[in-house]
Amino acid sequence: MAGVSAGTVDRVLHKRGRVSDDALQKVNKILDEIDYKPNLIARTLGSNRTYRIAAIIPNPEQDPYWAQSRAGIRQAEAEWAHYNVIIEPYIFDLYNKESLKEVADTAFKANPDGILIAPIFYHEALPFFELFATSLIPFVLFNTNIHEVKPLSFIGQNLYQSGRVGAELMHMSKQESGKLAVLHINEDLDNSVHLLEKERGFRDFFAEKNPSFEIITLNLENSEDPSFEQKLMEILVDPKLKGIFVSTSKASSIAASFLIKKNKQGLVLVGYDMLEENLNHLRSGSIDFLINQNPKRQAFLGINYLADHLVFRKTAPSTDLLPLEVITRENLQSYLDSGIH
Amino acid sequence: MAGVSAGTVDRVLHKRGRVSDDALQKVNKILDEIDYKPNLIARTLGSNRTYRIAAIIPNPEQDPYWAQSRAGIRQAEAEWAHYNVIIEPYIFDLYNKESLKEVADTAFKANPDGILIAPIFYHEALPFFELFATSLIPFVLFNTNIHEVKPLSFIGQNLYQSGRVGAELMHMSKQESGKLAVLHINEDLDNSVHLLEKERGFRDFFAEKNPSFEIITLNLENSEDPSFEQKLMEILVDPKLKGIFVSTSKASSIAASFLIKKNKQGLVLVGYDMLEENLNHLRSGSIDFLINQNPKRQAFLGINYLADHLVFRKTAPSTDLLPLEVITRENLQSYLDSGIH
DNA sequence: TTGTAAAATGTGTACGAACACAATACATTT
DNA sequence: AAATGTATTGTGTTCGTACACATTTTACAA
Repeated sequence: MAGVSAGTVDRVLHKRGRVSDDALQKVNKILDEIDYKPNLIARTLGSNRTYRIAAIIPNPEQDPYWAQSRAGIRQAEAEWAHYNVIIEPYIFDLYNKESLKEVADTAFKANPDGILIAPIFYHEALPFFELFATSLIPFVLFNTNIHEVKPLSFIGQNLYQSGRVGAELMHMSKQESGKLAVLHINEDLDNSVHLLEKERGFRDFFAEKNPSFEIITLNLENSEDPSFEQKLMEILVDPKLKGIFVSTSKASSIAASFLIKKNKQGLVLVGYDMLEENLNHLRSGSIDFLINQNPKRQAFLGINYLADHLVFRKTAPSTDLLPLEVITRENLQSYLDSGIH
Repeated sequence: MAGVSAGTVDRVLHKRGRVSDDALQKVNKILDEIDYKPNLIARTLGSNRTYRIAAIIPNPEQDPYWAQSRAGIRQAEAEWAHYNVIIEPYIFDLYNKESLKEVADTAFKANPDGILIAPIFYHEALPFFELFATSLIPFVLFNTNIHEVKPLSFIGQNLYQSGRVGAELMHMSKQESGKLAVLHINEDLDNSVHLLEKERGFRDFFAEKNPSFEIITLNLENSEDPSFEQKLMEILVDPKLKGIFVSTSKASSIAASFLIKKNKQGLVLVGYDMLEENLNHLRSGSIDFLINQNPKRQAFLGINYLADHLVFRKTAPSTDLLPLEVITRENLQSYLDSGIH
C-alpha cells in the first residue's frame, strides 16, 4: 500500500532504523490510515522466542501464606506455557535477609526477560532495582510495595484501608464500647512498617466512628518466645476486652488457638487470609472474620502482567490494589469453590 | 517421525478418517511418545476463521444491573478481538417475555458459533436449548440457572447460600432479637423462585443460629404500585423491626430511599449489587451491606468460556458459582478500584 | 568516471498448524 | 491386463509476522 517492501514496513514498525525519511512518512501514513493493529498471534508465532521470568519469593514451605503465592505462580505458568513463557523460581529464606540478596543476585545473573519479586526485606532488595532498571529488565513487585522504585507494576492491597475494614467489621459486631487489641506477631522490624499501616487504619476508623473504644497495641516478636504467652495473657484477662485485630495471616490462627486454650469466648477476632488453619478457626467460630489478601492472586497477576508485557506488549497497570475481601463463615465456601476468580 | 506425511498426521489429529490402521497406529504411537500438544497459537493463525458469539441479554438501558452485564461482555469482546472473536448482542425487553422468544429466534437464525444467554424467563427460554443442542451450538447460561438443560457452562451464584450470608451479616450487627423482614420487589412470578431460594437460606440461618428472631416476608409486585408505600409502611411502623433483607439489586436502593423518606433509622439493611444508587446509600449509611452478584464478571466469564472453547478447545467448568462478595462502606472503594478482578 | 562503504530497500524462509487438492496404492470389475 | 473406483497418502499454500540475508541505491572520495 505504501509502495515499499515488507522489510521496510517491518523496520518502521519495530523502529529498527535504516529507513529513509521518505519511506518512513509513506509507511506511517498508511499505518495511520488503516489503523494498523499487529496480529499478536502471528507475532508470537513469528518471533518464536521463549521468555524467561524469574520469580523471587520466600520459601513456600516456611509459611502457608507464601505457599499460596507459589500456587498462583504455578497457575500462571500453566496458562502461559503455550506462549513459550517459562517461570524460573528463585526461593529465599523467609527468616534470612542475606538469603534474599544471594537469591536475587543469582536470579539477575541468569539474565531473565522479566522478574517478579516479593521484596519483603526493604534494605536488601533496594539495590537490586537499580540493577534491574539499568539492565532494562522489567520487574513486578507484589505483596510489599517499595515506593522509591518504579516497577512495571505493583500488586498488593491498600493496607491502611485494610485496617479500616478490620475495624469496621469489629465495630459492626460489638456496639458496646470497651477495649480492643491490635496484635502484631512479627520477627522482622522492617516489615512492621506495613503492619503499622493497618493499625493506623484500624485506629483512625474508631477515632472517627466511635472514640469511646480504647485500643491497645501488643507487639510480639515470636510466638515461640517464652514471654509470648504471658504477655498475651496480661491483656486477655481484662474483662473489658471485646476484640482482637491480628495484623498477619499466620498470627491469626495462633491467636485463635490461644483463645481456645484459655477458654476465652465472646471476643471478636479479625484476622487475615484463607490459610487452612484460619479457615478451620473460622468454621468453628473462633475467628469471626478474615480479610483476604489473596497472595495467590497477587502472584498470579504479577506473572500475568509480566507475560502480557513481554509477549503482547500490553501495558500493565502501575499499581493494582486488590479488593479487600471479607471472608465469613457463610461465604467461605463460595470463595473456595471459585478458584482464583 | 512416524514415517508419514503431515497430511496424514493432520487427519489423525482431527479424526478426519481416511487413514489406514497401520498409519493410525504409527502416528498415535509417536503422538503419545512425544506427548504432543498442539500449538494453539499456530492453530488459530492457520485456521484463520472468525467466531461469532451471540449474547442474548435484557436491555441494559432498562436496568443498571443488566448494564453491568453488558459492560462485562464489552470487556470480553475487547480481549478476544485479537482472536477473531466477534460478539453480536441480541437485546430483549426485560419486561416482555415474548420479546425473549423473538430475540432468541433471531439470534439462532444468525447461526452463531456460540451463544451466551441470560434466560430470565424460564418458559420462554426452555424450548431454545433443544434447538441449540441439536444444532450443536455451544451455549452458556448466566445469572439464572436452568437445571434441565446441559449448557457448556452456567455462571452464577449459590442463591441459598447468598441468603445465608445476608442473614449472617444481619445477625452480626443485631444481636438482640426482634423482627426481620425479607423484602421481594418483583413483577415476575417465574423469577420469584430464585428469590425464594435466597429467602430460604436467610430463614434457615436464623432457624439454626437464633430462632428467637421473627422473620416476615413482604412481597411487592412493583414499586410504582399505589399500595406499595402502604404495605411497606405497615411493616416499618413496628418498633420491633430490626432489619430488612432485600432480595434484588434494584429494590435495595428503593427500600433505602423509603427508609430515609420515612426517617427510619437503626435498621440494618442488606441488599444486592454495586449499582450506583446502592453505592450512594452504602456510603451514606442507609444501606449497611451489599452482596455482590457481580453481573459484569458473570457475563465476562460467560464470553470467556465460550471463546476459550471455540478458539482453544478448552473445556469450560460446567458450573461456576462466583464468590459471595460482601461489600461494606470501608471496602467498597477497593472493589471499585480493582476493575473486574 | 569509477570505486567503495554506508544507507536503504527488498526477498525469502520460518513459525506450527489448517486445509484444499494432487497423487498414489489397492481392490474390483471388465 | 487394462480400466475404473475408492481408500489412502502426500504436497503446497496460507495465516501475519519476524528476521536473516541479499540486493540496490546513494553519497562521497579518488
